[in-house]
Amino acid sequence: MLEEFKYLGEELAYEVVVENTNKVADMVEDFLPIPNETFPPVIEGSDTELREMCYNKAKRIYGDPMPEVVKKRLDRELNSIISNGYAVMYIIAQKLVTKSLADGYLVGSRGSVGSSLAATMSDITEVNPLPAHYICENEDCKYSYFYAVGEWGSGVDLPDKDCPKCGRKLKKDGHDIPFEVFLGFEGDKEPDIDLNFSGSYQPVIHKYTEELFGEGHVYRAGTIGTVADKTAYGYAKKYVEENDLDVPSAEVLRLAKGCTGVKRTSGQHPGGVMVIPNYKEVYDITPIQYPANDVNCGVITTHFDYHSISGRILKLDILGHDVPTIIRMIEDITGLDATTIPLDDKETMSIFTSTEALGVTPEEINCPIGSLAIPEFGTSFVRQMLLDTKPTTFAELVRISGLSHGTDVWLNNAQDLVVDKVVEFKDVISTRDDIMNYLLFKGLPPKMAFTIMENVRKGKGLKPEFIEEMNKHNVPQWYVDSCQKIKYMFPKAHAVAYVMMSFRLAYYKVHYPAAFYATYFTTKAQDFDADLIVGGLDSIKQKINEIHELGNDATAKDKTMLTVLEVALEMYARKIKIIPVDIYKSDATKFIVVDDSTILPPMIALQGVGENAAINIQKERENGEFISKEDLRKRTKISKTVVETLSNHGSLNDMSEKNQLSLF
DNA sequence: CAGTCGATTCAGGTAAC
DNA sequence: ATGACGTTACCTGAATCGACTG
Ligand SMILES: Nc1nc2c(ncn2[C@H]2C[C@H](O)[C@@H](COP(=O)(O)OP(=O)(O)OP(=O)(O)O)O2)c(=O)[nH]1
Ligand SMILES: [Mg+2]
Ligand SMILES: [Zn+2]
Repeated sequence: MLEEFKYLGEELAYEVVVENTNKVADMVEDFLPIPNETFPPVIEGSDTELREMCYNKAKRIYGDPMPEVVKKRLDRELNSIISNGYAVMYIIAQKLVTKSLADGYLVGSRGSVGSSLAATMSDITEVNPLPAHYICENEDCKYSYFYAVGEWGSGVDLPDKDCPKCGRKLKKDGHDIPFEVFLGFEGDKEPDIDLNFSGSYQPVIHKYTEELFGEGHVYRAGTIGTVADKTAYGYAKKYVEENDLDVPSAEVLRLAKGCTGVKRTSGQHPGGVMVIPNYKEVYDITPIQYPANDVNCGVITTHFDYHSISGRILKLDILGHDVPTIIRMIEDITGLDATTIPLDDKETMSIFTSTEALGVTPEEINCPIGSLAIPEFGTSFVRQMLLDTKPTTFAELVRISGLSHGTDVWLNNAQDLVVDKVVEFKDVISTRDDIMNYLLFKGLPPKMAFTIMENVRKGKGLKPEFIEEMNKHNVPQWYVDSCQKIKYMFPKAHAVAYVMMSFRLAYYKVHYPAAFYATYFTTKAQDFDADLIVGGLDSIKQKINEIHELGNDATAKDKTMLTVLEVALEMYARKIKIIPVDIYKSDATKFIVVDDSTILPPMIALQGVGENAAINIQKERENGEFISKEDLRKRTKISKTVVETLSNHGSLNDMSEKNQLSLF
């Protein structure tokens, strides 16, 4: 630049180019685009409201006065929660859950909040983190017995017992989870509350959050989509092809590498809702925007992504999940309230190690155990783990849940330790909580134990000072190595919540098979090929083999199709069949249980029939029979491809092409 | 009636919990 | 057969269909 300004003369050029620019730079004051403080929402009286709500429920369950363990735990938690300003978060979450339940949609527990008894006592989670215990539900008795921390992995595994005071059968609960996993030792962790809502209900509850805090104070967190490896490679390859360049493949890779990481689009966070307190404006924190491809969907997102504004304002994670949808539907069909299902049912437990309870042989379903279609337990990886570990208790399922999520947790890590007999299955690291508990047991300072746990669960490995401290306290080498390998790890609370739900679904699978498959396929209707599956065992088996033969060439679509087919195979082996789609009787999107051995698929289950088409048919058939294919197409506005699909499947019987009347 | 344009659907890719 | 974290939802671009236009 000095060169450019040479015409001013050396001295003046230096002043203009170097000195003055610096002066201008110095005049600009430093300021942060996003302030570095926290702005929690304030709701008058939420501290006392939370305290009272928790005490009330605790007393209702455990009696008044509360047992010492309960009171101590609750007080310790509430003091930490309230002094760190998180009471509002609990109160809001509680309101959301209440609203959803009132509207008939069960809420699934999720995340680290299950580590908080206050959360259990304010209905935010159904996970009870107290140590294993018995409690008598008799109002006039309320006998309770608590085991020590560490004695039982889960209270539901306790042997059945009658109340020594009144004789009533005791309830068993308590999953033995430390509170600090959620909030840390000094409240310095930024926790969020995660909740699983039914996918179809998620928009409603997002709107409700806005009602609670007022318009202009609630926004969906935005995300930033970038050009990642595959897209970058696609760009580079297309560029080379379109320009007829003859370059080595290394050059294509080099070009691709240059494109990766470039911001491409904005997106919506799966469930993150950011709350702006009433004494602030959004613009104090972040610009806002519509989603990239739709200004009319009613959603406004933050322009900055969650990560860059986290820690400053409150975030609720209101996620959509299929399990609440499934439970809702299966309760409607069977009339059985899922929360009443015993979590120690022997038959249900047995499907995690055998097919017997399903009434089929391993050969028939091509799988030695019965966990297909059970969320997070049905993939071939987890099935193999179940075969290797043969769980018989709830607590073991929880450990398996922990071990089966995250890279280098089981394979290349815990599994080797068990196989090489370095440690037993019960001693390997299966959840975050294991790490903190063990390090505390070994005598590490609490803060350090917590920090190590947080680093390991995020896959950050161990810093030298951590290893030094661990060595000082005689933490064995295998433990240090194991921590170093872990890339991600569940909190126990999350594993417990998910196992509870999976176990309930397993119960339905054993005892209400038709309802189970109907609900399962309803959530997978998009990947369900009714035309193929009505063909029965033979056509299912054939397609499964075809996909297997594809090997590594199988696309993502083939893989999802395979999962559905495996379940369909099992369903047929259990003597339940699918009948053809019926344009008058089939629902648009739901599978209908006709009787114990027959399921009627929805119209959407035909490949090529979209949701709109299916809904239109369902609506229009109320206005009378379709007299011809032409009539069907005109009245429902479906395309001729859809009509053909229906016709080929046999859903239109002998319906004529044109209206008969038009012939005259 | 060919060509254009908007709407709709689907698969692949990405982000996030 | 292998090796394998599982699940959900959004965004883009290509493919397809059907309506409109000149
Ligand atoms: N399988 C799997 N589940 C995940 C993953 N990330 C998050 N989850 C599930 C388990 C978490 O407990 C739950 C909520 O995620 P969060 O990001 O809120 O983390 P979590 O609640 O565990 O900890 P937190 O106290 O919020 O920092 O979602 C993942 O990479 N794989
Ligand atoms: Mg969380
Ligand atoms: Zn009693």
